[in-house]
Amino acid sequence: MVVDVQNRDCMNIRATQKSKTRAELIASGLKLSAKKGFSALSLREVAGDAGITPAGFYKHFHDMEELGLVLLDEVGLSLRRLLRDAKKKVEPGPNGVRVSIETFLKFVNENGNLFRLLLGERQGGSSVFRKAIHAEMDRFVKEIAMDLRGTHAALKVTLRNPEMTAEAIVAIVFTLGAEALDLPSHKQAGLADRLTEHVKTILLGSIDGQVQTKKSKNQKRIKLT
Amino acid sequence: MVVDVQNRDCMNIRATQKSKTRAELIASGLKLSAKKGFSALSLREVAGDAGITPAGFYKHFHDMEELGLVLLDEVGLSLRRLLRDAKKKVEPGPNGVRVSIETFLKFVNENGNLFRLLLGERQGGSSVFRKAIHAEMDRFVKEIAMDLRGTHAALKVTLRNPEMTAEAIVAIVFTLGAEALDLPSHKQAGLADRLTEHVKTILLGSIDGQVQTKKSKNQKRIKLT
DNA sequence: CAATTCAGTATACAGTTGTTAACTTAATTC
DNA sequence: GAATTAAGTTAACAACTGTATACTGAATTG
Repeated sequence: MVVDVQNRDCMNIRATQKSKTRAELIASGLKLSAKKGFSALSLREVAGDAGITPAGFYKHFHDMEELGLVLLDEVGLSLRRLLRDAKKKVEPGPNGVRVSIETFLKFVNENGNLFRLLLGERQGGSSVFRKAIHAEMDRFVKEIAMDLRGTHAALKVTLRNPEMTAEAIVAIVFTLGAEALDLPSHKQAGLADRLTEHVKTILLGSIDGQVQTKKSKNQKRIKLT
Repeated sequence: MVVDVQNRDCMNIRATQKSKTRAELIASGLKLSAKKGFSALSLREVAGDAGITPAGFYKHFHDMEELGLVLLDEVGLSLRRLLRDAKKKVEPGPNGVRVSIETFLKFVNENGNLFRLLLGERQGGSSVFRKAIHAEMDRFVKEIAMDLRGTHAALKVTLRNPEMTAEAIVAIVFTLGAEALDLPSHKQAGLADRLTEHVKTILLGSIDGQVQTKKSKNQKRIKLT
């Protein structure tokens, strides 16, 4: 489900087995980090959960930090998958935001552990770790910004600053998404509503003011400075 | 600077000394948790840094978790102080958002450790911990919501849903505030600009549509569903 | 089929961890 | 001023940590 372990013909028995236990290490790291946070996680714990001895860990990763970075790669991969799925689903109907939010929340629930890792270690881990996370989230923001440009151009609406709009959307979506992790599943519908409303509000405020008269626009500007 | 240690006349020598080392424990906990994250912090480390032996720790706190909750109280206190300060400063000028943001960023820099604790342990710690953090942030959001109601009523503008507006603002402000922690101080001015723009956008999108004509409003609604 | 490679094991090491118990020693109480 | 209280110390414990070394045994190689 999370990691590909292909036994391609180009892989001999040993390599297959190795990548299998490697995958197990990754899965264990992910599982355990979700419960206590990755930074408070020991090499022995991970090795033990994966079914190998502590020393065996070193045959796969030089460090716990190295494992952590691999986990983050996994996160990035999933995020990109998420965007791809969302784009597929969003095409038909007119209510794009709602569908996107639902796709996102489904992702959060299915990949809860990855999501926890991303958010939990944003300030926690080493600086290498933090930089990696920021890079991952930056990529995510930029991709959304590009999508926003496209989508809203098609709707004959221009966003004042798509990059910032994307940044704001990601901020609120991830913040509330984090809350969703601790929520009983029957309360998630309400959260989807709230989240959808939030994103709509941000989009509304981000539209370049060509609908409004110049006068009313100026009025607003003064009020909000 | 962080914790009050009063030697009031009602306090005898013993009690004074005790609350002094207690304050030192709190300060150490805060300092160290900023660097490695609170959840990856040992009792001995804190005790050592505070200048007492591990066993002495128990005379003050039953647990590391108990210390953590006390630290969170500290965070809440500071947040309320922040709001009070912001309210004082925001009165005179017409550009309320900008001033508020600057006050906030100043707070983040001065109370970086508290801020890190709040954000870093949002997903990391025990569930007791997480609940405490959520409660603290909820209070913050609600207070801002109340302020928004007041301020914007004075400006003859109604927000569609002040509570949600506050939630969105807090999300973006805290998200970017977290980035500010790792930023060299000369780059913070730019961040203040960006943050101000974000908040204005959210406010703009949150205004109940009485400025626009009914027609243009409907147009927008359709586009954004 | 013999030699080699290497994923994983066994074991041991020196540190660190939380926690307990018995203690010191100064401030408080009566 | 003697008795008591209690903040902090000393010392010890079992459990856990990361890491190094030598090893096993099956898969690979030639």
